[in-house]
Amino acid sequence: MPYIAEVILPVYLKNVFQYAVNDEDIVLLNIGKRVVVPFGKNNKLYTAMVYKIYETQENTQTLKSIHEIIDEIPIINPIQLAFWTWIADYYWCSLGEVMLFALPNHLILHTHTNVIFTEAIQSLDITTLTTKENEIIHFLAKHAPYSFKKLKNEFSEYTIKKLLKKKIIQLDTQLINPFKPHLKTFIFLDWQNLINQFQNNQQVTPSEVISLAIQNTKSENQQKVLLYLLQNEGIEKKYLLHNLQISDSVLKALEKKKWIYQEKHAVDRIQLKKKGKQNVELNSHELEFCNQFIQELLNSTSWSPTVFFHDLGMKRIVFFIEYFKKIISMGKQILFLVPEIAFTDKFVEELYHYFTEELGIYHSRINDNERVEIWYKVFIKEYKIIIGVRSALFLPFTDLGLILVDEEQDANYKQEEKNPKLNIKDAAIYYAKMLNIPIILSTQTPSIETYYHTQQHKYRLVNYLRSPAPKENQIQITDLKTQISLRQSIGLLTDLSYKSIYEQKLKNHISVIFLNRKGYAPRIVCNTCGHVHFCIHCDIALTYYKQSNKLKCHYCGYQEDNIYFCKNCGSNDLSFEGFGTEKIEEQLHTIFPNFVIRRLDSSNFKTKKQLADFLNELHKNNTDIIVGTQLITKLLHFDNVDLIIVLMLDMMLHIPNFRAFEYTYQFLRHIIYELDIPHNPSKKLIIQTRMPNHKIFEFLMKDYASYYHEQILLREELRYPPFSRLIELEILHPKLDVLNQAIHHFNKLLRSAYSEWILGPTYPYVAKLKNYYRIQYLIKIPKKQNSLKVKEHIQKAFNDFLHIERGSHFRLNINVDPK
DNA sequence: AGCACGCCGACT
DNA sequence: GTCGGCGTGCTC
Repeated sequence: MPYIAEVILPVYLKNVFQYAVNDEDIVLLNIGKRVVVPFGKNNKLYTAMVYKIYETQENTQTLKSIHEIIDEIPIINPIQLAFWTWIADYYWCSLGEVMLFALPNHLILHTHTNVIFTEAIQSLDITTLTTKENEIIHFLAKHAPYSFKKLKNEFSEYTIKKLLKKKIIQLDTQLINPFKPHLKTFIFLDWQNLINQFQNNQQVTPSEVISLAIQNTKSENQQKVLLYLLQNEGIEKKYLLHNLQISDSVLKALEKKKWIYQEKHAVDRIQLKKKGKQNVELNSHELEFCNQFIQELLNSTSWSPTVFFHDLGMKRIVFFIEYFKKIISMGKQILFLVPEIAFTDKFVEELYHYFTEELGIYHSRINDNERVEIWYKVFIKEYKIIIGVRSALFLPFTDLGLILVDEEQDANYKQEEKNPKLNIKDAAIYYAKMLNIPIILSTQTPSIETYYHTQQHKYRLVNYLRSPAPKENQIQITDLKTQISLRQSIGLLTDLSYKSIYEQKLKNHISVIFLNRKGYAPRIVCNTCGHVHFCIHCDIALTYYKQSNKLKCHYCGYQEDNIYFCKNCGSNDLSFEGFGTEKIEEQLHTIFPNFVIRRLDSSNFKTKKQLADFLNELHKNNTDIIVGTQLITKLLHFDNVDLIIVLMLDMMLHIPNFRAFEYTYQFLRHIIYELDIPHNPSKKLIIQTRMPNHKIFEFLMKDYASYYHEQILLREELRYPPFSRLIELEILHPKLDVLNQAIHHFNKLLRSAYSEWILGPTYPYVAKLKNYYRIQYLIKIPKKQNSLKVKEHIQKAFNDFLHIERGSHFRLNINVDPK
């Protein structure tokens, strides 16, 4: 009986696709192997993942068949595939999208299509062709084989199609494996030939052979190389040339004589540098707790996530390392998830100190080739520990023994910018449960939901809170409102901030100023007609960046050159309204003319090296003030940073999100603990606000529990998570009026059931995004209800809606458990 | 989502 | 004969 393989294709489509399996392939085919399949009208070749294989009684002749099997052994195991399936179901996306996210780019082979002549070209009578057709033929005569894509750009597609139909030209599709091993050249002595040449009858030692060879050449450089190679055979060419200060031609000459040979080897691209000694150590009390903690975790029998709620700051890494050592000694692998690798240099240093070759790093700045190398090393268990961001969860661990999620409260774990819109923390918990392995959520400020689960005994809670409360004068709230009305404030800064910066200057310390907004100004307003300059794709003002003199959209990435005249009325009287870090930096220069002021945000630090250089320079040139965005948390461990000033906190508190309070509280607590304010009476945090009586400031001085108890009551009252599950739903259309008209139909269909849980329709703050207008719904599914049925209902409502609005460009976006 | 296909109008 | 635009329908 024939066999059918169901495969996952890297496309948006929800279903899996069936292909016929040839008799000779069936023995080689397994679930979890990559295959190449033809797909679509053109039979374009795609890399697909084998999902299921089964026998069938039906005729498979109507099916296309598998073109090629890529892998000799499966690169994904059945548990991982089951995990992919769960993600696709729960987060409402296609398996293909999960696959694209889970696999490194370079494991998905690409195709390249060239245009070539057919044999018909031999007997072609060019007079039968039109002038346009002849142009292409002449062009191809010179350039064939030529990229199909490029040809379509340079000539009309219509004419190319005609030539294809006449079978004068044809398409030639080739698979390209984008992975390129990193090759380096190494130099070896060619003993075989050397001995043949210089061994006269009696036995000679290697050094005698070389000295004979040296006598046989007049070139000093060649002699140097031979001597050097005797000691350092197999050295990398680059170093040989550098160390001996010679050129490539010397080696070429030696190679010609067959005294040496060169060989290319694939080498690791990833080379961590061994840094100095680690500087974090535990005291005896901490160590004792650590051992007890580990023992408890190892002894526990029933599976449940462990929440590690602590105030250890950077010291936590030593805790982790102790635990990791135990797990590794048991022969298992470890996944250490962090929200953002930029903030974890210290972790990597410490981990590398203990685990060196067993440690792998996986984050957004690792390039595609390196990803494949890491993938492979995890697979063969050469890497025992991976420290990485979101996508590291999909690495092919063969023997995972622990997942540790650091900073579990961090919202970065939820991905919303592309599918799958998953929360890696929640997915990691699910995955750990599937594998029945321990998972630890580490945090200095648990998220409300996580802490709730510990209170419900769904998660195990381990406390380690030893820090004293911060002193009253260490966290100072300064009222912008009264300061401004009394005209005491100096530009942006209140008196208190201003004086404090001077105090730091006298101590030769750096003041750090935080503002959560990049660029110079968030909008350009015309003073003549009031026109605000908007993004062409989104319904939002463009942000002005002074350094690059560009206008950028923070939502879609669109950018254009700065404008000097209003696009509406032509006036040149434009003002840059609002504040970004660039503008603050400029104003600080006026307020503190003799200070050294620097700016730190992601727009001026694209690479890791730039950031490292910046940090190194800080020590050298006596910086007085640094203004920056989130990146400033990098600076909090510095000895000469005692003061942080937070500007415009109110902005953060007022973002339209039910978690705004939680995020702001987390952020401030993060600063307090990273700066280690409780243990350092000289350190302080100043917060500028117009709402000095806001309850968030009270909570900062008290313990976590008081904050939690108030927040959880609010959540319950408003039926927000953890008392409900949220689904955010968006209907999109490129035309606003079409959307507005159609939404009534959709609304009726959607509200035909579960109406009391549905909020909306509402217009979001940014009405148009990436050329699509949006209307949103928020669905609050009560905790105990089955969300699957609600999802089915939504899908049905949308399908019925599409049927009514047949053929129009409506899109549905679903975001499960939004940020 | 892509993308090909087909129909149409416009231009030469 | 050539070319681009846009609506429609399909992908094993």
